[in-house]
Amino acid sequence: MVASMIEESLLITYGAKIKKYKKNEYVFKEGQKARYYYQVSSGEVKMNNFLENGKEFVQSFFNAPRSFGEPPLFSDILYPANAVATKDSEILQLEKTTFLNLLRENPDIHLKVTQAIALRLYYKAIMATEISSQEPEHCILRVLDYLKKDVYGLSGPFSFKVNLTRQQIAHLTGLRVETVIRATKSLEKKNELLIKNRKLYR
Amino acid sequence: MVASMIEESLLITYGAKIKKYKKNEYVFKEGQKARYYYQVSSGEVKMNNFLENGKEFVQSFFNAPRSFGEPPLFSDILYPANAVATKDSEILQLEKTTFLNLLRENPDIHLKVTQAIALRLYYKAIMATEISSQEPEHCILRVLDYLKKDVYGLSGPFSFKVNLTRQQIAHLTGLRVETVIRATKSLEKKNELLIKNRKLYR
DNA sequence: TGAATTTTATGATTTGAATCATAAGGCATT
DNA sequence: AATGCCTTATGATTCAAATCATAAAATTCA
Repeated sequence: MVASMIEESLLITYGAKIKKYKKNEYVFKEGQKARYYYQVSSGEVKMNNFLENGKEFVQSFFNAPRSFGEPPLFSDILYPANAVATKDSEILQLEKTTFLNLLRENPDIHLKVTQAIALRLYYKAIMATEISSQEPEHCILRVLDYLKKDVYGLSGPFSFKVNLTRQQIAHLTGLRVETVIRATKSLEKKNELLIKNRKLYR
Repeated sequence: MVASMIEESLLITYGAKIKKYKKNEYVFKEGQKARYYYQVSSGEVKMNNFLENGKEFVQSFFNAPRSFGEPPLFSDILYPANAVATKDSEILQLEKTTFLNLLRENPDIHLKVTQAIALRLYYKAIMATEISSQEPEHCILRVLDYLKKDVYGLSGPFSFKVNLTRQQIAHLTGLRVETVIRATKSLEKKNELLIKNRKLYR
């Protein structure tokens, strides 16, 4: 179910370079022009925004072998968010024009890229609905279910060990930590979540 | 700036049919499997969800010549929202497999489709941030600016006559009508909006 | 190992959008 | 022209999440 992205060897063939990023280092920033196609080789990247009030909103996390930041490569738009390494990471980067050539010359890969973007749009559509719904518990379950099913391909009850802190869930949902803590407890009571020494299972 | 979609003549060549929908008629419903590629020929379609409490959330409006509902054609996912004609409309529909063939045989068009999806993802990312921000005024301005710039390609101040009711804006932002009414008035005072006999200009 | 930071936790208070109530102005339909 | 529906409008009230405060547990890291 994880949209497997472009083979690293193929990217290298086309001249992609592996860049190393330290934890908390920026890959790109909101408002910049897109110059490269990025694909996580190791580590983890998050895309985020900082709101007026200084609060962080996390669009999504990206692990190997997922790509990120493609949309502005296709349209004449600027990055709508920052990309930051959340761990020491290695990221493949390929020049925009070379990337577009790669797609032109490899229709199957183009289709995979489209698939990956389509899946992210699907996720965003769901999250927009949930965030607008003003129902914290439901909203949290949706993020977790999305990760469980669409990202990690799991299905059994409580088979998904959530590797996110309450704070990270808060950033993904636009809620506050305290609200997430209280909501997850309430969800445990309702048997929607399992909490085993502080870790969430869904 | 409006991503021009696939030429109608080409779609017809590939066997697309024009279907007529009455106002308020459903094109597809949440949870269904995707069977067709859809492109508005005339009229207007909206995609929406109904929340637990019966409230409507509108993902987006689609006018000619925009396509909608593609993401589930690429992945093994179900429609995350309903598609409803908001006016009497004519909509081109093309079988999923034929559509995918069309893309394979026409790389330039595949690229255009990818562009259109990428642009929608960009919009969703921005809206998710805004909706999460809990700042109604800012959120409203963002929807309007998106429509003004990215959909209609306008740029002068107050050059965009907003053809949405306060209620429609509410549905797009997840706010309540009363909040939108109060927020737009406040925005007029701050010179961010113009209100000329009840119509909004941005 | 110990210090510093982050995470989880919980209670009290505030706040602002939702909700409720009501009404007038527009618009479409007959 | 009359009817009814939708939109805009505004004030009063409610309510739930944000905020504030505080602290213990866990993790990171020097």
